[in-house]
Amino acid sequence: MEERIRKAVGEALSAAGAAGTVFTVERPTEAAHGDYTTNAALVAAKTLGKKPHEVADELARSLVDSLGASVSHIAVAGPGFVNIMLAREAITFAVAEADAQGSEWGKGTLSSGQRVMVEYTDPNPFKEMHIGHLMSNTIGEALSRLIESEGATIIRSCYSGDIGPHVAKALWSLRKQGVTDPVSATELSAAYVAGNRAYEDSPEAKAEIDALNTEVYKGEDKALMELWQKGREIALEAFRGIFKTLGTHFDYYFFESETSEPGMRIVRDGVNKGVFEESDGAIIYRGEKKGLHTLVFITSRGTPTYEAKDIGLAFLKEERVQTDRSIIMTGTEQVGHFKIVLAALSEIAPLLAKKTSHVPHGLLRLTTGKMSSREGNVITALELIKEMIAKASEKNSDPLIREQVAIGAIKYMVLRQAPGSDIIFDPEKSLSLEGDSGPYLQYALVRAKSVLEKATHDAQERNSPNHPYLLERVILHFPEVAARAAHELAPNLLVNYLTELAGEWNSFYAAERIVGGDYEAHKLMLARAFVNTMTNGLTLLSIPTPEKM
RNA sequence: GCCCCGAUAGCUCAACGGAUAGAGCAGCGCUCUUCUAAGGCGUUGAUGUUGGUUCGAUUCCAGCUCGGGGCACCA
Repeated sequence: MEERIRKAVGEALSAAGAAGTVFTVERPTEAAHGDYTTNAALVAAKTLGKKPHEVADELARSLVDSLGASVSHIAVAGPGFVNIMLAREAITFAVAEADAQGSEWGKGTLSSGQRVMVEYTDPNPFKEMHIGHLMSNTIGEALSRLIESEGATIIRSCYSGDIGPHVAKALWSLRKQGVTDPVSATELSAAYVAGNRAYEDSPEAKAEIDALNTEVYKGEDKALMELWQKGREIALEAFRGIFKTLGTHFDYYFFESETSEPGMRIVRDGVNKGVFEESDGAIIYRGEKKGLHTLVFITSRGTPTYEAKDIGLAFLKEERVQTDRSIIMTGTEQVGHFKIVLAALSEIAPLLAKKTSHVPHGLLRLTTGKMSSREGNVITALELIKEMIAKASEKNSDPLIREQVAIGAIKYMVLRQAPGSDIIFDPEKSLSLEGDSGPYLQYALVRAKSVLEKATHDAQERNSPNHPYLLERVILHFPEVAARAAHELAPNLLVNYLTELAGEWNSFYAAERIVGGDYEAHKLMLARAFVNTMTNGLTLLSIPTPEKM
């Protein structure tokens, strides 16, 4: 419908001599202003040299003709908005579509045929997977699903730092304790914390750990590599368990241990081409030539930094799977890093750099103080999930539902805000089960499903009320919202919409008798349309959809 | 010091340059003999500061104040 209106407005403007005007067609903030509104007259008035109201009046007349029976009323309002009220039949038709299309309802074609790689979560073995990773995973999974729903094939990938100083610290500490068979991820991360403390407190330990780091890169010490392998596998197994709980399945796993070699090779190659240069024994990229700053790619000890590994990773991804577009999600603190890496990459492989983009997400910041995995005072992903399950248990005894509610509450909290902004996380208050929250959406859905279960007999009355319910007029916008959220990489747009939708359903539910009430068949269709919209919307966000609560 | 990001109600967040700046939490008052009260209805309360651009600015631009992040061998 939005497309139809956009087209009609565009044609009317062309006819009036204002082709190429950039205008919006959107849902008005106030339902009283109609189902769609356009600012086209306001914008075009200037180029046409007429008063906004004159242009608006002409546009309104033109739209009455071109939109015909879909529209019940078109009005000029305010400074010159043209407000469009849909006809009862058009609204009923949209709701019927929402009902009939089932899980297809809301899908679009914005990214049809594209192959898009999305890299997210990126936890590091030998460290804890903490709530920051939870945030990356939640946003990354939602974006993946949103783009997927617009017709793209998504290749989910996860990149882990299984080599480097943090690993050396953990291995050093394990060796000191004489551990040859680590058993748990917790044990590994404790070793990392201990190793890190020693690294900072003792110069001898620092020297040993640096040497150990180089040794792991060489990979010649058999016993050491065996310990590394074992630890790595335990950590990854733990990650896979959490991914499953969160509803993510990665198609590709990449590791720093495999990006180091190609990264170093490509960077060294780049020295000959004049992209990189040597300085104090290190190999660096002079970002100043592009308004950035200098960064070390290969250290003077001959080990690659994160930067060189990211260059290697870009090539490795390209080698393993063909894509049209490649998205890397990390925290905002890395925007500078990626600007430089992508600048360097554009000098080596312009096409690869062009299709790669860095999408930063905000950080989870605790109200209770700094969180640092070096200090070991992080809230781990598992702890948070467990805590939320405990909270959900006060209201429900079913273990499956408890987990669905807990995961829903966490994901909602992360997704409700603009993805680039930090979350001020108060463990006491942020994870609410009431008000604007994951469970609020889930609860509305569950109540609608429950109503439909009660409707066992065939409804007799087939009429629909002349005046459409607000709920119907919200439902019909779902495909537009999903498309916009995908296009803008902004899941929060969908979250806001679903929250409003749930509220509208709850009001409808409180005010109207559905089973056995007036217009029963129409209301039941509306309930099914709501269930489809909410189910599909929550699924796009990877928020679980419980059957009962 | 340089660069990037942010500042909206007591708190946590919305508002693609548009109409009376929306929610939730917290507070107050109602509401379960009625399809699930994790709900519904009502109510109090806000654009850091100084200018500029515009018919119109929370939104764009500049200065200031305050906060967060980054700035050569961590990731």
